[in-house]
Amino acid sequence: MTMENGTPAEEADVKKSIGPRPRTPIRDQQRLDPSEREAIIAREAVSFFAEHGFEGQTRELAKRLRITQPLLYRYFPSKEALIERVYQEVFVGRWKPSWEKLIADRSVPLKTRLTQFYREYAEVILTYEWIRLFMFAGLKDLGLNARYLKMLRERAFERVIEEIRFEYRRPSTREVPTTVIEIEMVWGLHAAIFYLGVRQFIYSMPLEADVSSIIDAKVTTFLGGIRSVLPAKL
Amino acid sequence: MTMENGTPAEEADVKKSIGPRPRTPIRDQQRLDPSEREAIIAREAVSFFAEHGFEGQTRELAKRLRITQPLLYRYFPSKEALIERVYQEVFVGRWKPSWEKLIADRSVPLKTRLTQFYREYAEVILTYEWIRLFMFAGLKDLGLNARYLKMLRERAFERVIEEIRFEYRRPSTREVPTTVIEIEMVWGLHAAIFYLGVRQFIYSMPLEADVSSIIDAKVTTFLGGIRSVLPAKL
DNA sequence: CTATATATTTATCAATCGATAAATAATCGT
DNA sequence: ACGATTATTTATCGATTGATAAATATATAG
Repeated sequence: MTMENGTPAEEADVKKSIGPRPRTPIRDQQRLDPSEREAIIAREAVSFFAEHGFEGQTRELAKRLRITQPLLYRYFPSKEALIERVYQEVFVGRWKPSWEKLIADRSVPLKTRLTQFYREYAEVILTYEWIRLFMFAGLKDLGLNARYLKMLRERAFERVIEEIRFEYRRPSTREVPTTVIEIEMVWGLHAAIFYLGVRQFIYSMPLEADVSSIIDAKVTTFLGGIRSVLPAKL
Repeated sequence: MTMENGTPAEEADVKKSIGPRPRTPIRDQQRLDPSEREAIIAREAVSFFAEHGFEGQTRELAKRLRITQPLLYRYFPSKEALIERVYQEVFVGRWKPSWEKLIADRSVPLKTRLTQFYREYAEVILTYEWIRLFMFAGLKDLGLNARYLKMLRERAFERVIEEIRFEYRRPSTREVPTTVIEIEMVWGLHAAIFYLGVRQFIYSMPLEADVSSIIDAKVTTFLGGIRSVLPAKL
């Protein structure tokens, strides 16, 4: 399996007679545009490190890319830089700024907004790559996860609480800052969603129900629960 | 850092004059009983692999033990065997058979039993070592976690459901097997507890409340929720 | 006190890993 | 068609890693 070239000696000399500009690459695409090659490497690195962790070997990654290992270093100065790129690709690149507007769009009923947000968010993070990379990162160094969760709180969760406050005619978080119990309940909901991914992609325990239904139920329970811990009306 | 002997040249010749049988080891204890040495190695390995993951190097582990690296191989034939011992120590050794009796002890009110079980269980698994080792194991190979969760379901969770059925006068699980929705709710409670550990020991996010209070609240919510999904009375 | 047993260390191997430099080959402009 | 550019490969280095064998030191028996 590891020795295999993987290229059946079949298509090597089929089309080689004339040169009718065979734009479609017959064999492995060679000599790609640097930007294209870099993108391919980054994409495969996401998949690779999600599977093997950051201790995965550059040689094995190169093999999956059908390139040689030193070529990686033409596009990324070090393995660490490649990993940093993976972080960017997954944890930054997959965040949708539209979520921040969605949560605060008061032309839409609150529960609809939250359900939609958590559904879309779940669709992004409940993937093999996202969940495992996040866990690998957390076990390796503390910085990245803390940074991400801080961002998540600031961009999404604080807004969620602000909107719930508004819905139930409570003081804004600018007047009465988010309380511990409020943010704890938001973390709890996030935890429930995140754990769906851990079950699937770390424990290999398939989910019994579809994610959307689970999210809907969790959001409903959440809204019922957090209402009773909001600060008093003005 | 790697060249350092680590032993400040300070205590080397302090006590060496006469030999009044210094039973208390002055320097590092040397030449321990094999059983004692093995236990010490296993204990430190738990802590070490929990911190660094299973890719942690045997030389670094040996340094923490103040022994040389080849000595590890006198007590464990391979690194893999040492890791297997760590598994046994933590995931098997810390399981308390008394829990199985506790859950089924009908001389005690159900809620009391469940609260006590989940409190004790949480006390065991919500440690730096348990949580991180379980996560490292899950990311590495799928076998161990699946085995553990299967054991958890058989020895504890099936009993929990059986007792809840009995409490509310529903058919036994021997007559009406555990339903998907029932076991899902039990997993959900377990997930909530487990995530407390992930937050603390993987994300370094301290908990805002004490674990016991959280457990009590979760168990109460759980009992209220699962009641409505039990199979109908006979 | 001496000899035997063995816990521990020293020395070292072979494989692996990230990384670099030089050689090669494919593409493009002229 | 040809030379220049550069994407890619080949070859290799130095450090690290799990593991083994031989040497050493410590405890115990007789």
